[in-house]
Amino acid sequence: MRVRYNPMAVEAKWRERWEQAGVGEVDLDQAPRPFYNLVMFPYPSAEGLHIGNVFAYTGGDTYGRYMALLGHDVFEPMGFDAFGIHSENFALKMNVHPARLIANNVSHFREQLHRMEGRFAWSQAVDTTSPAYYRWTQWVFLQLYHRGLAEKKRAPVNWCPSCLTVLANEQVVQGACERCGTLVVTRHLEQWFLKITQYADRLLDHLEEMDWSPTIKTAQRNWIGRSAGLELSFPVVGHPGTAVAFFTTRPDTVHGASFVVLAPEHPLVSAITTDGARPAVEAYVTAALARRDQERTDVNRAKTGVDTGARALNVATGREVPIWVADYVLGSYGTGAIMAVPAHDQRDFEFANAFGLPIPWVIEPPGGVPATPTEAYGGPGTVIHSGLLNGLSSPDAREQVMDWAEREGLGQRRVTYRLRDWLISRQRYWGPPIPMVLCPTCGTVPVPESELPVMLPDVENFRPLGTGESPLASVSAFVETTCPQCGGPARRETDVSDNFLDSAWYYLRYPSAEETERALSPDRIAKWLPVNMYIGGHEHAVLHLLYTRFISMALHDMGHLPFEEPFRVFRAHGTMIHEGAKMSKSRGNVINPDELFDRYGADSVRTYLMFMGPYQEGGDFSDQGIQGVYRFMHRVWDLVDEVLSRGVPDAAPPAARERERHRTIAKVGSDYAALHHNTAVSTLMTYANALTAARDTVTRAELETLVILLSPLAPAITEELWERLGHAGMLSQDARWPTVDPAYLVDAEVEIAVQVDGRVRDRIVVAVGGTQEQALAQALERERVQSALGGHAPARVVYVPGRALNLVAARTERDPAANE
RNA sequence: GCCGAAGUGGCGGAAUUGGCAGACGCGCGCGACUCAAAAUCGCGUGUGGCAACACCACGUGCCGGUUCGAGUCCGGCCUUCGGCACCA
Repeated sequence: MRVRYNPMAVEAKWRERWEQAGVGEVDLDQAPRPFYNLVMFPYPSAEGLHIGNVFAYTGGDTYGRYMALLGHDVFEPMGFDAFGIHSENFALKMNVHPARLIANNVSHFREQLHRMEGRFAWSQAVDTTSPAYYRWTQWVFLQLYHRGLAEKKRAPVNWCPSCLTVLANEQVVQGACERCGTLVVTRHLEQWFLKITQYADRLLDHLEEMDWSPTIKTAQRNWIGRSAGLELSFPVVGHPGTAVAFFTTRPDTVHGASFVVLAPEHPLVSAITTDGARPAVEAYVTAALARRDQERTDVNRAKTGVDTGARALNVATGREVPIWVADYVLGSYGTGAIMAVPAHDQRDFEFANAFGLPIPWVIEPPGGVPATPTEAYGGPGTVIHSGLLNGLSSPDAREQVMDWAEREGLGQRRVTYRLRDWLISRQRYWGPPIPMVLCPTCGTVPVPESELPVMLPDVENFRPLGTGESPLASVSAFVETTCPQCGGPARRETDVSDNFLDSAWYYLRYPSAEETERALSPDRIAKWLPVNMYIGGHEHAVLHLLYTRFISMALHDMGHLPFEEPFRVFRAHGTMIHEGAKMSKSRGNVINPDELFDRYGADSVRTYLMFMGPYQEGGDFSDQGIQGVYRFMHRVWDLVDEVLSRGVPDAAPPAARERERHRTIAKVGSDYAALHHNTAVSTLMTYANALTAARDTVTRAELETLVILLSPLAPAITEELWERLGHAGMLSQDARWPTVDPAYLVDAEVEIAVQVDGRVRDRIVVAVGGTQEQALAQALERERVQSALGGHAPARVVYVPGRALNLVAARTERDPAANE
């Protein structure tokens, strides 16, 4: 009796069975072969699971299911990153309390994540907004505080006028708020920072050895922006004891420093400005500080600046040089001052040209100093006009100047970074309150761990105030407290923490999710971490992925973790596009996964998403393309169904087919392991086509191989076919990846190309392991080869076993035969 | 401007260490089934020289090079995407 493939019925049946059997759950304490397979958890939006989420999770899940078939105890947890500005902004827009909104979203997400057949360990799910979770987020903050890695300090910070809160540097993209696109402004506020800069070197150095997608490593290197050089001071003339310190990566050009530039916010500006210059300088500084960062740091803007009238002594040349104020020098980098070397720095060159300042050349480029320079020369060369340094190469001079400066006590070698400390205060409602108390007598006092969590109060008005304070500041029941140290009246910190802090440690919590008395179980940590495979999007290259590494290192240094780097392997998945463009509501090309599940079933959706293109590059979703995969599922079903209807032979397959079976197992396995899911699908299609062509003699071993190999992509249909093939246990629990017999991977004979002068002229079948002579003799018997040779004997023969035989007829200059 | 990734049929994309370019799928064409259509199945499908076969030439962004042989390696460009950017 034939049965038709009904994806809805099959998938509904197995979803239920899997849930009952707890497929996906592992014994976290006993599992003999632990494998932690992690995919970045979602932010549960109101729109529901995005097709991009389905794409990302299917890739990770396919990998996890493959690992499980290999016999690993795969732990694949899932959770919800539900705190943060994004959720809160949406709640404000809908005018619904975020707590209620999020609860709905989370339950919708859970449903969809079940629908997509993820093999998740739901018992360990986390929700960052639950007090049972954020209690420990606060605990993490306190650990950092006790370690001296959390500090409240006054600093110029990025303020988003639309989100009404400060942001971390990482959350400002080209001068605009990452969330809403509004241009940020600089405010001077007292805020909580986490000292990630203390880990800059380690964060950078470890990258070398890490097995991560190269794009992510590069992005992190760029972001950390390490540069090594010299910090040097020039004394200010007429101000004994005062010197301008600056950082330079080109100490070899110090003789060419013909002026000094201070940033407008530099503290020395007003102290050294001469009376005559003061009005102009003050006007300039005021105007510069009022300018938006976005505008001020625009590369294309013409250089502006004012002479302070003061002079500095170039300690290398002994000459006095003018000190200018200009806004192309940033107050936030290095010391906020530079020595300007206009001949060898394009920015200084432009500035010197604009204001008629001298441009002395001290490095001679390989082609000589140009007669009329139109731009600065920043490359290496020979040092000139620099006294004792003359004639040295610029790298040698660089070292000598640094040695000299250190010896003379004029400066020291220094390393600077682009990376800034991580600002985690948010003047918002929807996050974990920062667990600190401000006491008039004791100052800033941490909340004792025993009093955690500091509960986020349920308030009606969660709207941000815009005063620089969180909405919590107006909740007196929350604010008013007693000092944990002296017992006197005190106020709570009212800012909440950045939601990237929530996600900076969630992967540590999963294995210990049920722990109520501590954040982490050391045994579980030791057993499951670091994560074996982590998959996520490129967009988190310098946010989540950098913060996470920092938190992990810090917790390691405090003795909470036995490792520094949390993710052994990280792979970034690509981005899905549709109709040639990124999906967006305004474009109207958004794909709704629920509709696809309803029309084709999750098995086909999963398999198509993986077939669409290379997982790590993404792909273009085609409405027609998915039909092809849907047809493929039907073909697989019909093949098994047809053979079942007349009885499945247990005989061994013929040798040629057995060879193909083993090759398919090997190829699909290596593809899954490398996340090359697209080629795994095409190999499976080829195999299914071959079995269909041989349907009359197809055997049990072949059908079961096809079913198991396909199961990581299409779990339900394969589970059903497995059952129909007579197995009592579930494929996803009991089945094992079939073993490959390497003997089958080599043929006795192989067809190779016969080339004449590099052009394929014929093909011959030769014995594997045969000699060049044998192959040549065979090839020369062929008419086509003879005619291509044009009657000549080959002048040279190149034989690549198993690949090609190339006969060189043409006499080339290098060919000794040509010299006859 | 600097750094990184990538350019292959009408389309998505395959192709160990340099060794038969275009697997697999979509689309398209022809055929079978059908009163007809849809669905399904079979065959064909890089371009040109022919309407077709045989055969030949050309063909992996562009120019040049190395090699018996280059999608793959080297040099110089062009384009697209991503990261960084008055960071001294």
